[in-house]
Amino acid sequence: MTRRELDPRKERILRVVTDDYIKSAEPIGSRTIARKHKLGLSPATIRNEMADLEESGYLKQPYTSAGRIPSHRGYRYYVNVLMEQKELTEEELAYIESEFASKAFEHQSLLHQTVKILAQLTKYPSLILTPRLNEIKFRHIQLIPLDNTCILLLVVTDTGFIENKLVEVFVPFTPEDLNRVSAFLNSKLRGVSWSELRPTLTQLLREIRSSNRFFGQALETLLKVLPEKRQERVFVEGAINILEQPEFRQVEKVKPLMNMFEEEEKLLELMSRSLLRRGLNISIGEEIQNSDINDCSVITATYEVNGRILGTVGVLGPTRMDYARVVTVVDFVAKALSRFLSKGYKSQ
Amino acid sequence: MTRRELDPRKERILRVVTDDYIKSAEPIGSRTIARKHKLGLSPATIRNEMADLEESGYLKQPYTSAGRIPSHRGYRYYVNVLMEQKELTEEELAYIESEFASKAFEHQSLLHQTVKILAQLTKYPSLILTPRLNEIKFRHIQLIPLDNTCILLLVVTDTGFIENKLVEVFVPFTPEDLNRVSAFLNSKLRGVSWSELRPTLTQLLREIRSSNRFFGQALETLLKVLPEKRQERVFVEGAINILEQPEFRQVEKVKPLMNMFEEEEKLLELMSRSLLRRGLNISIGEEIQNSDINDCSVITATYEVNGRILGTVGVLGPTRMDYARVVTVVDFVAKALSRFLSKGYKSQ
DNA sequence: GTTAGCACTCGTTAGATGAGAGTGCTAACA
DNA sequence: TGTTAGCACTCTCATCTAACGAGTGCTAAC
Repeated sequence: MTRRELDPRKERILRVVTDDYIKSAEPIGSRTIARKHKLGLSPATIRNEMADLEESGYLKQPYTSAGRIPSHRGYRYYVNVLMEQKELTEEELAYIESEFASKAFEHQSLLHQTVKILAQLTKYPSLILTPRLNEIKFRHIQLIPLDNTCILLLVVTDTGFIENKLVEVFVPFTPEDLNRVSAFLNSKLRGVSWSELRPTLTQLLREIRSSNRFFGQALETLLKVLPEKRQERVFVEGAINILEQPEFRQVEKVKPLMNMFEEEEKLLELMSRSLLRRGLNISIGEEIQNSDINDCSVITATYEVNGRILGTVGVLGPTRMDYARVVTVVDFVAKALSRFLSKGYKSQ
Repeated sequence: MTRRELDPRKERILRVVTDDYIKSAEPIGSRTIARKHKLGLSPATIRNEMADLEESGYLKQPYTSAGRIPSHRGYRYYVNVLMEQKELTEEELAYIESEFASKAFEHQSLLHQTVKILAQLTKYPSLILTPRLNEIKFRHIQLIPLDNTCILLLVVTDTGFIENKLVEVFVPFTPEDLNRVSAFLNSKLRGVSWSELRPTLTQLLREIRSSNRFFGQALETLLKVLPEKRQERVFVEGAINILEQPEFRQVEKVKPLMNMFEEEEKLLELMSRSLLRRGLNISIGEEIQNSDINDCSVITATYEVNGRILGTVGVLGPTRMDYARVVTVVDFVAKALSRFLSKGYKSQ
């Protein structure tokens, strides 16, 4: 959308209507505007301007002779042009920092912590898409003996995520065997991405099977044990926050959202879309392109490690969302997450 | 409560009222009972019996001249004496099995999966208390070098849980150093419980500091890095399911619950109480002893590994809960969780 | 271009009303 | 003595109506 396509007075009125509606969830009329905001205009004048704004699609009326509320187009203009950033308070900054710090030792918990923080600060349902795979590479792999038949398979990715898995084997082995296998796997797999993994392993297996029976068996077990396809996930936190919003007072209105939160497939689709562009992403109303949810907006931001986009995190709320605040929060939290994920991980 | 303190006809009526009310959420009157259930009694007789049941506290009326609903005492009698177990269907059994199996490689995910399954099957909010510490012992500890300054600290507990933590160190080390430290720690810490950990480490440090500077440094780092107190947690899933219940139609009624779900402290208290007794635990209404939630019941069951109670898992719903079904589900799921947690773990 | 005035619209609220479900009580019945 | 029919009474809920008021568009005056 081009910037500044409205004259200053119309902009002022659109801003006032939007700001007020975001606060009160009530349609707002010309009289109220004239009274509350000293624009130096009479209700009648404001009425004329509002009629214009409605005609050009920035405002709408819930019904004849009610006040005006912003249309999706109005919100879009507000977000692109009119909105003023709201700074976070010292306390909020400190809160974010300390909440992150308390989980900083484990990347998976950081992701959970992120949505918790977002839900807490915004009071909207918050979502995070876990790191996608296409780019994730092996950095370290290790087999650790737990007892005679049980081995812990540990994988560290180059983005610092740690995965572990228990493996039961029925071939006798010594710790030294495992170390040799670990070393072997490390030498062969480091830098290989998740999607190349299975092909690489089968290839290796073919080369080696005859020459080294033990390694061959290890590879076979590995192939059996590794999931066909490691799936991205979406974590949701604070879904019930949506009940705080007046537009979801009737339980009926909440159902479609509830259903969506139950279906991870849909959440994946929703969140994946905003992976394409680095940084903030705001989808208003039908821009979400999801027929399940109406009159909602999604604000997300990508998070990254060493400049590589891993996933995306954000909140979902009614179109009458406090954009100014949420944009600030989501942006900051996503950056904080990126920072904590990168911690201790020099570019390799 | 003593068993069978009501005569059979009163029992029959109490059962009918409770069963019907659990299904319909509507107070049920004498005429309806006479019509729907062929007890061979006229409405007037039933009316008399119901008046008796009300007087002795098993039934109550929402208001004069409405039908009757069970009181907490009535529910208690129903649960203790009248209720008939409902078996799970083949599909449900298969569903539980496959959902567990898909996460069986990682204990932490098993816990998450458990609440998901419960929420799915019962349509009530589901909670799980993560394993408590007093009994958890170290089984294996290992330091793994990731790069020059970054070490992965891996801890396996004797109950099969795996914890990992990234540690940054500024003292140069070789992989062999780490192996020696690992071996040393293993020899000293195996079998030590979490609560004895810090004392043990400080003791070791005192003994060793002068004789072996390198181990001393390692111990110091470890002490710095280990959390003061590893906290039990409560995971919640399907909180929004509560909206399906008619008694939570008005959003106002949901608020107290919502607030409770936000405060992990309270959930911990709620869930910890049922750790005391092995197996199923049913708390009805004020038996929950929590002023934040009214007219709710909690059904939990403990889960264990090798006969040791680790935590507890269950659901929270309105007192008008489908006890028969939920009891069966919670019981089965808790046992399934125990089974999967124990898998691959021979008694050591 | 702005403003005051006015008739009109439409959702919300407060009573009023009637139907319906259910009760307790009394008296008759087996 | 336990059971049942009858009946007056109670209380909720859904429906309807009327008054209200916030807000509008339009017209005419400033």
